[in-house]
Amino acid sequence: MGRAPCCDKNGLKKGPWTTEEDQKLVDYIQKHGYGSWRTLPKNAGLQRCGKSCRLRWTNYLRPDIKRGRFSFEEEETIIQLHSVLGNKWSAIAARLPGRTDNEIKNYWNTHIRKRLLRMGIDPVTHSPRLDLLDLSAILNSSLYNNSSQLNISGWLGLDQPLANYPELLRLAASLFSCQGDQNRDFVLPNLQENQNQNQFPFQNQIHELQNCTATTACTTPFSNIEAHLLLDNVEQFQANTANLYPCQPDLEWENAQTLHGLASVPNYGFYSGSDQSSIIDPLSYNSNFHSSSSTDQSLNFASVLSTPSSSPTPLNSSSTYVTGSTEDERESYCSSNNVLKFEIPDIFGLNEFM
DNA sequence: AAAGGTCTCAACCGCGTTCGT
DNA sequence: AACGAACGCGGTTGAGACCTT
Repeated sequence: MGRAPCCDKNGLKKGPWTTEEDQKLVDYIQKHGYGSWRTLPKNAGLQRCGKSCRLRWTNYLRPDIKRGRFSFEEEETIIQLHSVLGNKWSAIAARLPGRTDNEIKNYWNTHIRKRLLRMGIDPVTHSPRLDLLDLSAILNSSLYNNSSQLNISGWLGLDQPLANYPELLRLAASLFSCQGDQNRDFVLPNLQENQNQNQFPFQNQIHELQNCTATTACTTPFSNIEAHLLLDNVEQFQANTANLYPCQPDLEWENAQTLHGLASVPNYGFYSGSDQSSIIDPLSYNSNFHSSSSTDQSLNFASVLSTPSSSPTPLNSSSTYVTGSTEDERESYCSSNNVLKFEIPDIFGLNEFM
């Protein structure tokens, strides 16, 4: 026997709610409370399915709903929680007061996921994308062994110095962070090479970063953040000078960073606060999450694990995002596949990657 | 100005889980 | 224990807003 429909759909209205319907629902719930959604529409005088009423109430009409753009902290929280919980939107929403699972899900799919993809981070696993790591292997085995001062720009078929391609620099940072000193030695000389050609104002930082390799106090996470700092500055430089970067900077994102004393450091989910001692290695921040959030009781690991939802989906279990449903993602992964096919100059034709 | 493309997000759908009898 | 109803969740859709050419 088939499952009975949640309600009799005959004569029931679907689609966007009118203000009159909203008012009826709110009035009824204020008087009688919510629950018993099956009978609520009839009692409230609504030609709607109970399920539709519940959704309208929980996602839109509830008085404690916070509307408007997500704050910097909220975005960070979502990324961190998603790295632990996966697509458990209701569990994530439970830790973001005033936000609904639907809202968070939408925001993830339309903003955060794209941002992570652009950064070369797999939004499913929260790790640097494996396809990009393969490029790292190619670079190391095919090129690095021959020279430490390669002209990457020429090799990639670019008509401008590498520094004119911020996303390539991000890729470099990703590689750099993945394989530690090997890539640091590889990337830095080339950053410096391009810096000289372009009179970049970041020479000091590059030197500092380079010197870091000789100090025992320099850990990989530190280097990683430094690399991101440097690359973000390069990006800012590009945006402010030549307008070569085709994407509009996310002003709210930038403002939020300023507000939080992060200067222009792109916070890729690797900070949990303004204290740099809590920097999380992006390559291991899943496992470090509990310790990184010690100052925020609402985000401690125990609370995350005590989610009321059912057993968490394995973080890499979903193929939804890997196969990609949006143009943006398809492009991104398509580019990655091309990388593996050694068609690098074509993909850097370059709009797909930027 | 307008046509086409892209993005956003409210709402829907189907399924698994929980609850009540 | 078994069954059906209700609930809650995650994935998907589509209308309208916005952007680009």
